[in-house]
Amino acid sequence: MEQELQSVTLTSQALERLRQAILDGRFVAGQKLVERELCALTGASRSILREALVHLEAKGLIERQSYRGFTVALLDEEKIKEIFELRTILETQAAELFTQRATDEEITLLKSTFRKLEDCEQAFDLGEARQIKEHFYEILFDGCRNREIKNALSNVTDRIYFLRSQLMMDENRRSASLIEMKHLTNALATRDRWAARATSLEHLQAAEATILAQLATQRISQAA
Amino acid sequence: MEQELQSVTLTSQALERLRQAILDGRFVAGQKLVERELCALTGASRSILREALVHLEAKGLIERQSYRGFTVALLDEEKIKEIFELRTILETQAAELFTQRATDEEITLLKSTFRKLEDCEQAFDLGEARQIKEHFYEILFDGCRNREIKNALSNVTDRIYFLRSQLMMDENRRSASLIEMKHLTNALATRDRWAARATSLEHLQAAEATILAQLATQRISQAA
DNA sequence: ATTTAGTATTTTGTATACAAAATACTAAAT
DNA sequence: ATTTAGTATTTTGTATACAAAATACTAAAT
Repeated sequence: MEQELQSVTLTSQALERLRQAILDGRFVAGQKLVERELCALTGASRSILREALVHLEAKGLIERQSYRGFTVALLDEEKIKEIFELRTILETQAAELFTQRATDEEITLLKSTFRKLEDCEQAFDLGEARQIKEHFYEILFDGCRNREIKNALSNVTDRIYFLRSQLMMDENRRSASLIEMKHLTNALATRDRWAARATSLEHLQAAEATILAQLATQRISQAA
Repeated sequence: MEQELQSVTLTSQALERLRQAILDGRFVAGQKLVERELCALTGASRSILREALVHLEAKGLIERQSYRGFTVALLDEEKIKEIFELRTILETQAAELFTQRATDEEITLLKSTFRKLEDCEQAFDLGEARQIKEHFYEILFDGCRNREIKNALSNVTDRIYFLRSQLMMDENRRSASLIEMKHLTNALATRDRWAARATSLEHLQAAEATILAQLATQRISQAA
């Protein structure tokens, strides 16, 4: 009677793999996604692949032009500012909600996850650090007790996430980022509503400034 | 050389029609969407239809279970509260941004659109009133100068929009709603940042309360 | 050498066929 | 009469074939 194991379809697998490939920065921003090539790459048929492409288009991760196919979304300075404005609205609010709604267990978990992040950064284990950072934010967003906010935030972070792999953070920015997150963690752990908003905002503004600076540098080197 | 007229594909047409059908409340919440039936209804082939379905699923308007197809998303009280919490965050912010960024032309347009809305309400032209209300909000969201916020708001309003057609607003609520919007319009037109937030919040909370009350009534009548 | 017009190839859009799972149906067993 | 097991039908998942548009290529004209 029951069918607990929801059979994983090829479509859902292809979708997740394609999404991950884009987030990992395996395509250059603006790059054309040729269906035949993706089929060869993934072994999936066109119908499977197209469902994945249409899904990612609806989420805004890729773009589509009729009879010209899909391309990885290209972000200019204006778009990045818009995305960050939206992200800031949501993420500062998420931080505030966390202080009001997270369980004590979640706070403990958040603190221990941040300590792990510190260890990884000290050991220069950057790949691992990235994963832990994602986990940190997952705990934070779950603590809001609002899946809609979490989902909206995921959409918006996905769309700028792949920039990470294309522009490298330097040592200064990495240590500054860690300090900002330490302040955020403290504010969240003590359930300090306004400090949570403030530290979250600080971190977001610094991240945005870094990305915009990197983008300007890239543009100059491309023009040369 | 140029191909300005972007040829409208059958897929994009089917997507828009299906989306509109859902927003118009032509399917009951929770209803199964059988592909064959939709094909017969729209005259589209399955491949066309499926692209539209996958797109709408990615946007959260419909849901999917493997080998069991698509259903119109079913909203319980908790989900509605979550959606409204997100919408409130975005829409109050949008109102504030409008006061800072809208052009004088947009303010003039907003005011005249609100006057049209008043006329329709007085004439009991409800269908027309609904369209004008949508236009009012489009002007408001455009005035934010942030397409990301506008898009996120569209997604979130789409998901609760079809409730409108299933639960009828009574006369009291309609006139109260109009007064709230009058206050909002005044705040926006005078570029009063905090009043815009406050009146927007007031309107949203009243709308949420109405929907939740209606939902409770429906549940009782269904149980009987 | 560069442009241009025409043709060939590739790519996307669309329809359909087949496979696998879910559901509806039937008849036997209690 | 109700449950249960087995079978038929429907529905979704997946692969592929054909059509239409875009792109790449070729050769003629200036």
